Amino acid sequence: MTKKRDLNDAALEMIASRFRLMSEPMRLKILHTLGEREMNVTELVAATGANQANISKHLGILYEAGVVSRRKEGLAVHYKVTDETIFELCDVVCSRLKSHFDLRRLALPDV
Amino acid sequence: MTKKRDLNDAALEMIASRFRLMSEPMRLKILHTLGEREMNVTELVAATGANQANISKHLGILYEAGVVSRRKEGLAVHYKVTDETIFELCDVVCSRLKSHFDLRRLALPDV
DNA sequence: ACCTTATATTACTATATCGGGATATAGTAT
DNA sequence: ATACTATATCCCGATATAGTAATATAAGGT
Repeated sequence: MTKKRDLNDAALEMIASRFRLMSEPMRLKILHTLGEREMNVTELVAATGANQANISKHLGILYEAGVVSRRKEGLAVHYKVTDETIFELCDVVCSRLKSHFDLRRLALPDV
Repeated sequence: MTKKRDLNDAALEMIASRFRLMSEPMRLKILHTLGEREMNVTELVAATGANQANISKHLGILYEAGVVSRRKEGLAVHYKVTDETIFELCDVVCSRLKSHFDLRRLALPDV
C-alpha cells in the first residue's frame, strides 16, 4: 500500500498558514536576527530598525505559531528560535531562487 | 572565512514572495493536483471544485513565479509543475506540524 | 508613592489580495 | 461567417493584515 498523499482542506490550511507566517520580510528578518542568538525586544528593534510596536506584534505572531520561545528577565523579554525547520525552509527557497537566476543567465547569448 | 549569511532587504523580499506564493490553500491544492500529472484548466476546475476565473488567476500567478509551465494544445492549456522544491517545502512543513502535535499530545497526562 | 523603562495591546489607516461575475480572446468545427 | 468551447482578463466587494501612534501594563529603581 502506498503512502497517502491526499491533502484535505484542513491540512492545506495548516500548511498554508505556516507559509503565510514566513511570507513577511520583517518576520524573516526577525527570525534571521534571532538565529544568531537569543535577543530581547529592544535589541531586535535596534537590529531591525523597525518600530517597537511592530516588532512586538510580529514576535507575538511568531510565538503563537510556536517558532520562537519567550523568557522574561526583569523588564526585558528574551526571544529565541525554537523551530529550526524555519532555516531549512529558507535554505531550500534560497537555493532554488539562485539556480533559477543561474539558468536564466545561461539562457542569454554571449557578448 | 565563513559563508555569508547576511540577508539584505531585496533577498528577504524575494524569499518572502516565494513563501507568499505557497500561503494560499487553493494554490497548494492546485500544485498537489498537478503533482500527479499534467492537467489542463478544465480538469483542474473539476478536480478542485473552484471557479474557472479563480483557477486561471492562480495558475497565472504560479506561472509568473516560475513553478509551473504552460503548454497550449488546441483550445486547452496544459499546466505542469516544474519546480519540485515546492513539494520539498510542503514535506518539511508537514513533518514539522506533525511532530509539533505529537509533542503536545505527549504533554497531556495519562487518563 | 512616584518615576522610568521595557513590552504588549488597542485603535486606526492604508494596502494587498482572494473569490467570483461579466466579458474578451483565441482556437475549432460546421 | 457563425456558433461554440476553453482560457484569460477586468472589475469590484469583502476581507486580511502590515505599520504606527497612543495607551496600558508590568517591573525596577529612588
